[in-house]
Amino acid sequence: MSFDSLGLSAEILRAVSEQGYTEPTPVQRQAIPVVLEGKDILAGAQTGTGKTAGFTLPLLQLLSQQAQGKGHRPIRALVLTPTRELAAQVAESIETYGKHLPLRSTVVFGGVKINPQIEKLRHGVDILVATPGRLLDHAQQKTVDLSHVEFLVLDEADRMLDMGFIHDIRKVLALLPSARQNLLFSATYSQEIKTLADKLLNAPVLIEVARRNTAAETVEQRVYRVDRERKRELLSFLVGSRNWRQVLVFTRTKHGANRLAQQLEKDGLSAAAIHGNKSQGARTRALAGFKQGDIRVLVATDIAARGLDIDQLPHVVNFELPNVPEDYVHRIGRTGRAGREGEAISLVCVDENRLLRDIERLLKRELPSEILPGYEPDPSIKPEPIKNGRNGGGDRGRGRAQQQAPRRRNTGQKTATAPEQPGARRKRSAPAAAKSGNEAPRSQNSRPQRPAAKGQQQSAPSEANGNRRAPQRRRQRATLLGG
DNA sequence: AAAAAAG
Repeated sequence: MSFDSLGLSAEILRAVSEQGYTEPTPVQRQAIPVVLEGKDILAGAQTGTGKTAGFTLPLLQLLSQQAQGKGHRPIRALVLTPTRELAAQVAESIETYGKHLPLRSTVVFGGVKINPQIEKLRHGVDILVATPGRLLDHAQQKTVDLSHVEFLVLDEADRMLDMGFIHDIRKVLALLPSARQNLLFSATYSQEIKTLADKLLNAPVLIEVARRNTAAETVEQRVYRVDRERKRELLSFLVGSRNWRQVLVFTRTKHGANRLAQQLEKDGLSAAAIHGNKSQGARTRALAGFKQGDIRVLVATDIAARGLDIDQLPHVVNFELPNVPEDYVHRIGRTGRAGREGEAISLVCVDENRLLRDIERLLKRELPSEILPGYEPDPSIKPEPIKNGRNGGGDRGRGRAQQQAPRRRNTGQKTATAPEQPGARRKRSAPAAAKSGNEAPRSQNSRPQRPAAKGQQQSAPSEANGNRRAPQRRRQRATLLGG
């Protein structure tokens, strides 16, 4: 099935094919014709399913079909997103697919100067992408007029509700004409979402492509048990010894993200942190640097757990498990997108046993757990409740290891060499690159070597029996992504 | 309890 049969105009199809896309994803196949018919939709698509194009393509089409007046152009389509990064991405998608159409669009979000935004709005745009806070700011200043909006898109609506945007959304709704077409996208269906959908949508067509709370099947998930204070060392070792081109690493706190990025730089890895306390400029730079390949390790809080679309991202590492199990699903969704293979590794210390259990309960399966030679957890370290705040996720707290020594094995885990349980998927053994025996790699000599070049040599014999693994680098993109 | 979003 190709894009041609979805009822899109030649200009849009041209832009799509110029991006190298040939085949619509399931959500696009379902959503595009329905939106073109003028119906409201409630779509349960997660990021990575191509849902952004699922609404931008038909929206562009509908807007371009209607004649535009020569003079003042009112905003006819409004897209709301929870984060600034997502807003920027959606706006980019609109630019890309609308480039052969005489439509204008712009994006407004906080953290950047408001005046250039006012300038663009005054100039007149057909499509506006926005985060709620800055949009209301504009509304109060009367620098935006929403009284002619015909199409409303709420992207990642569940996330917006989680972030407490419901009041802002209500205020925005009050500024819109009541006759309009509404598109609501949400990865999950909570009661709140249902309530919002009831209020917002008229006879919506339900579109469900990705099942709730299931990780993409192409993502290989594994857990490495390791002591908290050795996580950083293990991470650097993994990046170097497995020759990862790029990796997205999640921490629980902003402070932890900063600290880890600094430490990785000291290990000789180009790294940057991205979180909500960084200036918008720093956030944009970090993301751009990562997308360009200048930055090898991007350390992020859950700001990046949803909605970020980084092309060809093969590895995600949970440096710390998320407090909320659902966020695990969103985090690992950053890899293995649109049917490509990906790998999600969680570095788990004893303090996180409970978080791991919660995640496994949500996934309804046990994650394969391994111990890498040289990184065996110290059995004398007892679980401590996870503190939130400054000391929460770091490399402090040494010293307690020496104190008490109740020899208790950690439960429910297998070492890399232990026999697998019947029926369990066979796992690769620990990397050959790791030192054999019990000798722990010193942080000095385990320091990752810089990659020789951007082209990959496959990383060593550790891949030998990893026959499920795809080559790390692939270039063809047959499906249309975009958040 | 942390994170995001308005300044």
